[in-house]
Order: sequence, then structure tokens, then C-alpha cells
Amino acid sequence: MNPEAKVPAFPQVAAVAQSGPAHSVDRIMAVAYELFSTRGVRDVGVNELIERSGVAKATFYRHFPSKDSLVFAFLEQRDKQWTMDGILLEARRRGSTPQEQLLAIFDVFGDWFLREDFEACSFVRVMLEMGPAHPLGQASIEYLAKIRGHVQAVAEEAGLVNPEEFARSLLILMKGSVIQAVEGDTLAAERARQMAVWLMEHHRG
Amino acid sequence: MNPEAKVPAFPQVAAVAQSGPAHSVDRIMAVAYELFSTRGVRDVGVNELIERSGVAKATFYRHFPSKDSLVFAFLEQRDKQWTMDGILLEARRRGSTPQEQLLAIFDVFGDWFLREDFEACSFVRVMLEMGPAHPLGQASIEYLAKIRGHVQAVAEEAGLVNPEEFARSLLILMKGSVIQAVEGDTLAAERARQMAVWLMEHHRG
DNA sequence: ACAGGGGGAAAGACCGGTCTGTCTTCCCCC
DNA sequence: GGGGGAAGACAGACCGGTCTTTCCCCCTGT
Repeated sequence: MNPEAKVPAFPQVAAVAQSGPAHSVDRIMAVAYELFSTRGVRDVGVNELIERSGVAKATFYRHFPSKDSLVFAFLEQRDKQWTMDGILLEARRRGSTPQEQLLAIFDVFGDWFLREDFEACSFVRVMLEMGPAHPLGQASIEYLAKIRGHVQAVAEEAGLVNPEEFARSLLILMKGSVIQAVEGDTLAAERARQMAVWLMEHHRG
Repeated sequence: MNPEAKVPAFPQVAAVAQSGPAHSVDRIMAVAYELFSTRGVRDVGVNELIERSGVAKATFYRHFPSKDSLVFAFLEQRDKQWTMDGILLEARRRGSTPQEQLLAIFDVFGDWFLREDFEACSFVRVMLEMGPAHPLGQASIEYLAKIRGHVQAVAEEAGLVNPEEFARSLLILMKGSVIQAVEGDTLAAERARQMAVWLMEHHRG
């Protein structure tokens, strides 16, 4: 056969050119992060994932033994990239005292709610999508508990009384404001911040 | 053929006997209410719905032109049966003053969170499952706004200043506590109720 | 330095199952 | 006898997951 007849295909070189010489697993993760975070888990199929990342199906399943394992990896990256670097670290940067840093969470939320690609907290979304008994729901619950642990640590720095109770109450405000922002209430962060102020006053003793 | 060979089948008569001589549409709605409210929308297929309600597929599609139309009907019934009668009316019954009635919402939530069949608020769940742009998500948002309207009306009865702002803040507490209850925090209602007390104090002028 | 071999990756057929939705057949009852 | 309903086959699409074929590239041995 004429070898030239087989050469011209390979549309995936375009995808490689777009995302650089990254390895397959990196491209898969980048596509998964975008699709899962904006559209949820169940709405995104494996076929779409491999098509958008320019990767063969066998390659996908060599790196991830199942779709669920990719979702686990996504949740972990979401925790690092979004929760830790995007929200908590940014909030610590904006406030000079632990009290200010706790309230700054809602300032970061306010900016986040205005973004066009804002969709919802992936952990809450996956927990509701898969149910709290599903392994993926369990993982989401653990990541939410991890956020609460960080809030509790800052509350302890601030010298608040009953920091665990404070953290649990603050996470009610965080989750509630996110849900309300999905509905279109972009000012939900300000309202939650005000309630956080009152909550903090009652935990100063 | 021997006519007796055909008679003994009809397993749906058992279902009819269980749910009484109700019409097909009533049985479908009852099954849909149970399955959709406990497992969400996307996880429940039409085949399971018709099987559990002992109804033929053609009968299903004669009453509901599509699955989505059944979900619309479910959301409407959920609003009547759960939101109005289960939560708001019960809260009004428990409190003797409008202020008490507003706080009683979280007492009703506290009981609800302890139920075994508690899963989540169907409106929030469907909104996140389908997305806020989907017609079903839009309908869910409207029902959530309807709840806010009722809260606002009670706030006006209570003479609170800026009742709309109050209602939006209270719904943050309601949604946040529900999400946290899904995670397993059965005391989320008490925490939210305490923050509602502080919120109300600041809206008394 | 060059030939050859082996592994990785792309393309995509294929599998069994499920999804929503349509249509046919038969039967029962009015 | 006619309409409604049960039963279920069927269509067409999609799901997650497996496997085959083909190619390219890199690594190794000489």
C-alpha cells in the first residue's frame, strides 16, 4: 500500500499542538477538570472525554482503569487547585488577621460567583449526583470535611471559642451561598458574609 | 388455545391491590414521587417507573408525553405536598407568632433530617442535576423563589425591616443546612436556627 | 552509526447493557 | 364491537469497557 495514504490523518496532532507536548494523562485530566467542574459527572461520557483530549480509548483505560477512577483523580485535583489554592490560600492572602481571613472567604466567593464559568461546588454536586453512600459521594464528603478542618484551624488561630461548632456553622453559610449563587443570586456572598460576622461575634466569648 | 393459560398472569393486579383502585396516572405519580425524591431524576428510568407502578409503557406515554413532563408534574406535587403542607404549614402551626413561625422552619428541618428516607431538597437536587439553564432547572429555581416569597410574607407579618433581604439570607441558611444534613450532620438545623435568631435580631430595627 | 525490535498510542470496531420513545398484539370489559 | 390497557418487541442512540489493528518512535545491540 501507498504509505502516503495513511499519513495525512492524525487529527490529534492539532490537539497536541493546542495543549503543547503534554502527556496523555495530563491532557485527559485537563479536559476532565473542565467538563466535570462545569457539567457534573454523569453528563460527561468517556467517549466525549477521549475525543476532546485527542486520546485513544485504550490509552485512557491504560491510565485510568475506570471512569470512576478518573472522577476520583478529578476530585483530588479540585481539592488542590480550587479549594486550597483558589479559595483558602487566597482568603489567607487577603486578610491580615485570622478573623479577617475567615471573612475573606466570602469575598473570594463573591468574585467567584461573578465568573461566567461558575457552576457550583463540585463536591456538593457529586455528593448529590451520586448519593452520599456511593464511593464518589463518600470522597466528596471527605473533601468537604477537609475544608471544615481548615476553617476550624483558622478559627483556633483566631482564638474563637468552640471552633468546631463555629466551623460547622460557617460551612452552612458557605454551602448555602453557593447554592443560592447557582440560582442567580450573585449577592449571596455578601449576605453570607454578614451572617458570618454575627456568628464570629458570638464565638469571641 | 386454552383460555385458562392466559388468565393467571397480570402481576399488576397486586400493585393495584396495594395502592387501591387508583387510576394509572395516580399510581405513576405515587411511584415517581417516591423514586424521584429519594434518588433524583437521572437515576430513575421510564422502564423502572412503569414496572413499579404496574402500568404499560403506552399507558405511561398517553398520560405523560415525555419523562420530563412527569418530572414537571413531580416538582409541582413536591411543592404542594412537601414545601407547602410539610414544611411551611407545619412551621406556621408550631409557632404562635410570625417570628416563632420563621424559626420553627428549622425545627421542622431538624425532624426531617432525622428521617431515614431523608435525601435532599428535590429542587436543589434537580437544579444541580439538570443545570440552571435546563427547563427543569428553571422550574426548580422558580419553586425555590416561591419558597422565598412565602418566607418574605411571614417576615412582613413579623414587621421585620427589609423583608426581602431577610428572606434571601434565611434561604441561605435553609439550603446550607440541608446540604450539610446530607453529609450526615443531623444537628445542622440547630446551628442554622441559631444563626436565624441572630439574623432576625438585626432585622428588627 | 545503523538495523531491528518492542512498546506506546491512535483509530475504531465491538460487546452487552440501558436510555427514551414508538408501535404492535392481544385481551378484557363496557 | 369498540376502546383502553397490559405486555412487550423494537428502534436508535448512548453508556462504560474490551480488544484488534496499525503506525510511530525510541531504545538497544552490534
